[in-house]
Amino acid sequence: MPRPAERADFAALPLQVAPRLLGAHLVTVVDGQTVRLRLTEVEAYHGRGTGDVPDPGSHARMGPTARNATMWGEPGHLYVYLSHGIHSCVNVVCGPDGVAGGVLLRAAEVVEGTDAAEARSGRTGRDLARGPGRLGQVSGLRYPLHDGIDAISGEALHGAVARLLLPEEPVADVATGPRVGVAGLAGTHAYPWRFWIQGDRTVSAFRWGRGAAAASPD
DNA sequence: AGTAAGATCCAC
DNA sequence: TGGATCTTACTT
Repeated sequence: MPRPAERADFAALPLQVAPRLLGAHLVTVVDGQTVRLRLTEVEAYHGRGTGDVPDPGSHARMGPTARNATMWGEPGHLYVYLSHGIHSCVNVVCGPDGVAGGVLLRAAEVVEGTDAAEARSGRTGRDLARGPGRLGQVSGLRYPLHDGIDAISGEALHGAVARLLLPEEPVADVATGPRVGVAGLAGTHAYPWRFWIQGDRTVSAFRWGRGAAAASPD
């Protein structure tokens, strides 16, 4: 059974934390509805000055801005951003305070609160949280209301609470590959920063980002 | 001030 | 394959 996550669990850089989030649980309580997600697919994102390699695919690639401020803050908070004007996507902030980093939660299995998840999304089964937009919708977390919510303290933010729990044992069968929908070189095998549980049916479909296929040596 | 592109999803 | 929908960041 998973244990409550501690802030120190996210002090390392995203590339190191990402695979350890597989099999972890994200529990949210929004509008009185509890939904528990078992994470099956994630992606690491760094930022300017983070780690050995720059990350041209990150929202924090150009340094701190109003939008990506949460990514530079204390680890263990959730960076919630608006994708394509429609979808609220959820990241776990990683790395020391003052260093940008996050792990995008791309897919999950709903293990508690299926009724609430179905009511929020109108979908069922493995599709409930298959893809970051769907995962965000089912979690109930929304941009900009819940950006920066602390998943360690469990402190309420605008009526929402979020908590992370980590597995005692890391998931054994982890696959890696290019990140989904990321443009240019950052979306190629030069950045194999997507991690998923091999064979899990809730993992989202892969697609190249703009210009990524052309830039890929494969 | 205008515009292009975006860590997506769904319908055609 | 294109539209929805809107914010951000870069260009006039």
